[in-house]
Amino acid sequence: MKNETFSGTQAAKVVAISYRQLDYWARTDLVRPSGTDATGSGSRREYTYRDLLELKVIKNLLDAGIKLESIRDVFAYMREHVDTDISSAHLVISGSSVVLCNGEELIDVLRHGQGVLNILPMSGVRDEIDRHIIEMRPEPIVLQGERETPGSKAV
Amino acid sequence: MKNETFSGTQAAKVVAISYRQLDYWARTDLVRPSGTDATGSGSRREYTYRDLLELKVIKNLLDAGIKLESIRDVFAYMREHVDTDISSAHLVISGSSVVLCNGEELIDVLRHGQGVLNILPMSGVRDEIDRHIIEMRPEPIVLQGERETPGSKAV
DNA sequence: GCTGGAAACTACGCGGGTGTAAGACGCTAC
DNA sequence: GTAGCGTCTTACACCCGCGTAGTTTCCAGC
Repeated sequence: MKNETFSGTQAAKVVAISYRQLDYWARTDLVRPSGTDATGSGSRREYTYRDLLELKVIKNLLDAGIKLESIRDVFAYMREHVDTDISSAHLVISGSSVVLCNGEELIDVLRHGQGVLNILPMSGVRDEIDRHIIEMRPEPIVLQGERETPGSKAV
Repeated sequence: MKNETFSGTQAAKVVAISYRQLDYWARTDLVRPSGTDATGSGSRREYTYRDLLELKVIKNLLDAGIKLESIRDVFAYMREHVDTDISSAHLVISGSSVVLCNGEELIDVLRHGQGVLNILPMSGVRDEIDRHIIEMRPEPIVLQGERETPGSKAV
């Protein structure tokens, strides 16, 4: 599963965004495909599973009413400060700083927080993506002793 | 303090927004002055203290990265569903629903929340406004046994 | 080589939100 | 009545984000 990639169109579909949004976000450096970037008309972008997680986070934040401009700031911060896997328990955004918290830490943050907090539980993000990847795939062909992995280039 | 009102320019200053923003929000029905609305060029809007609280909430949410469009939805919802004073403990926005929570309720919401939450502690909002009202006033004249209230029309 | 499909690219338009500046108006003091 | 001040109104511009549609390019199959 680690090396599988998704085309731009597939990624947009899995994450439930328009291709236009995906393209715009890639062109404006919010999330560029970390597999292969576009090199011109007719070329192919290759998004990794991790890219999909990021895209889904963005989608969820947008749906929650957060401005894309703010999401850019959040991602910039995370790229500099947050090393761990973004699928940890809760993503907590306070101003332009971001932390990843488990349940107890989250309660602390709440007790001491002063401004507006944006809290995104990450637990469902991976599940959502996996579900859409499965939906996207044709009926799987049962191979001898091996199942095809989602997003395989054979799609 | 209940009947004091503020002009549009004063309100914008107290809340730390541009007059353009205030005007746009009034014209597009986000927060119209509940004292006196504008009736044409040269007329005077009169914002109440409660209007100022609402304006400040909007400002804080904008600063936290929430889209104005979403804030509109939030306010529409609150006007329909939330009767209590908006200066209660925490304003919790989940999708387009809004609840007001004290500390323990907030922890419950967190434990059971599924999507992105936006949480605005209201405790500082009133303080912030009061501070700016005081800053706006000229040096108070000590009257016999009575201090002038903030925002008095005599300003 | 040709065709068809997929995908990136380009262009234009629209709505939302806001900055800037000038004009119009109301009110008060002289 | 006039001047000055404060305030609302109007106009224009700009940026952002994204929808729509056409163009260009790549690739696989025949």
